Amino acid sequence: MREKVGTRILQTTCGVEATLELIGGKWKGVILYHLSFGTLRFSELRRRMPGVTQRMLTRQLRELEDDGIVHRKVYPEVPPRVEYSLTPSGETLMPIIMELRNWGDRYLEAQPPAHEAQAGLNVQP
Amino acid sequence: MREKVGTRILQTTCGVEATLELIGGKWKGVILYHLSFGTLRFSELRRRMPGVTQRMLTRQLRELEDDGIVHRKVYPEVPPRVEYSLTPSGETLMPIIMELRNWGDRYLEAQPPAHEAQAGLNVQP
DNA sequence: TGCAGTAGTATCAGTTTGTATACTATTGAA
DNA sequence: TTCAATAGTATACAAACTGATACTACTGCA
Repeated sequence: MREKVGTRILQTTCGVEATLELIGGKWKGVILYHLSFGTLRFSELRRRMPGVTQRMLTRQLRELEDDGIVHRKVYPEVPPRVEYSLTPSGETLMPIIMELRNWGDRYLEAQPPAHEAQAGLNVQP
Repeated sequence: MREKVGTRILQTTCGVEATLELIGGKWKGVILYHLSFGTLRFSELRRRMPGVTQRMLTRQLRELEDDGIVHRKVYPEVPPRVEYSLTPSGETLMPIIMELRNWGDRYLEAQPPAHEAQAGLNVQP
């Protein structure tokens, strides 16, 4: 049975807050970044994000779908195939995602890389 | 005594993730938005954000300070006076904040305002 | 004398977010 | 026959985030 997530109703009238509620959190921005290059299957997305668990990825995708940012297409095959892509509304977020990425990359460059000891844990890029 | 927050070390090499870790969460984006118009005292900031508790505002400001995004200036007076402003690094975030706001405003406009019954709870803008 | 104002901190409770692990169905291939 | 592959769900738990409330120090003012 499908886990209940439910369409969210934003309880704010502040644009900054609203957008951050939609794309904030640990994974959503990264999901959108990967989808910006095109449609991806669930397993491909998962491979690109080594840190995320299956459950979290499912949940975050479901919320993005409920918010009209991501489109989910199920193929009735075995083994199952589900493809994720950006909706037109999701496409309009891309300038923001790319700016987040540019700013973050510059910020990380400026930081002394004192924490590269435990590599392999992280997503690249 | 000052609550320990500690300078964070980002555990990611992904720019999108890094930026969202710095400005994500329920309040930071809104704080930065208000500071974009200029220096504010703690109490002024609080008045502009009716939903936030004193404790949350303090904590979020402390994290922004630790991350080098916000500057905190204490005047040794009684009653105490503390002014918050953007650092140069924080200034470079402004294009992102404004885009978050524009996108969110458009998104909220497109949503049917079915939840305006409990007004007064929310921040404006 | 007692109260208001500022910028917090302390404590406790509740909610959300995130993790680990095990489990499902179905088909094709070894 | 047994295994791999896909896209999940179920359950239990830990950690992080957020909130309410009460408390502090110090001064000026009524």
